[in-house]
Amino acid sequence: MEAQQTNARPYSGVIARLKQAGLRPTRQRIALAKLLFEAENRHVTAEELHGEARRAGVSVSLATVYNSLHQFTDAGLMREVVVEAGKSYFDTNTGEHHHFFHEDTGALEDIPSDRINVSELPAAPDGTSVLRVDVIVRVAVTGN
Amino acid sequence: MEAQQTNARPYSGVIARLKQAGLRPTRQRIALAKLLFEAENRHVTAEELHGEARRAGVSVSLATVYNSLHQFTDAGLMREVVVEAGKSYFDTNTGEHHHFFHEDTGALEDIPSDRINVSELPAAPDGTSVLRVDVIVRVAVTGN
DNA sequence: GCATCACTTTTGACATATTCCAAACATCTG
DNA sequence: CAGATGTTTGGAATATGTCAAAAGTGATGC
Repeated sequence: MEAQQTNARPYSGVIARLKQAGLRPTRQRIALAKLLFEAENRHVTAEELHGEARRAGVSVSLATVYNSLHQFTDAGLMREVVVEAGKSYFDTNTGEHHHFFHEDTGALEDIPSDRINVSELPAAPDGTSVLRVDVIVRVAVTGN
Repeated sequence: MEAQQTNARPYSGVIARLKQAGLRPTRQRIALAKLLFEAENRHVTAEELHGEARRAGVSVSLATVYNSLHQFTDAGLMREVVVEAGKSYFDTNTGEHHHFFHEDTGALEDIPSDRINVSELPAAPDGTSVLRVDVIVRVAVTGN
């Protein structure tokens, strides 16, 4: 047998990850987690992931895909990026970083955090604390 | 007659503003523009504005409110801020500035641009140019 | 002034994205 | 394996976006 890049450790890695996050490793969550975390830096919408799962022969409802993505996000396994009203991406890169959003194509692209600098942040209001700072750089093909 | 703070120049200001933007000053647009621009720095959702307009006795459909808000935005009279999937605010402050978003209450608060500094922006990819940089600082009441 | 016309706007109805809900089902523990 | 608890699901609800038809608007000619 040759070493298999993609499918090497069938389930264990993903299962451990789910358990650590306090999520039961159900069939659906395992399948979705495999699709998401066995590649690097994925940017997917719920619809896209739902399609991928179905194509991979996993029976899962769209509602469950939304639930799972939010649970993964709450658990810190991924991050939600809202780019327009009615369109969010889920990003498997949980490190400090920001995004380019291509208004024409709808594509999302990472900006490593060392390529951007946000300073002089004002203090959070009253009794609040900062959860996160999102920077979205909106770009479009130059009209020429 | 005493000077009236709120209702001083009944329509002219708003009408001029619409015309300058290349928008016909229709009843609906005038009413919405009055609600929006005769106060300072408003952050409204389409639903909220629709409610205000109806309460003020203006007959206008929700679709028209959305259209108008988008037209005002395209004309540079206001700005759209998307904070969560399925929720946008429209902001009458068109100057350079950013936002605090209170995850608990859903409230939006301005951060003047001189209170924040984004530097070392990487160049926009390939043939694209930067349309805008949005910074959203997400805060929540500290758990204690 | 006011009737007419070309053009723009408004609207209701439908389309899409996301969330909510309660019932059916799967998973873990002992 | 049974019970307790957490999960999944389809269907309905909410938020937003789109479209063609109907109505309104400003300009023109009289």
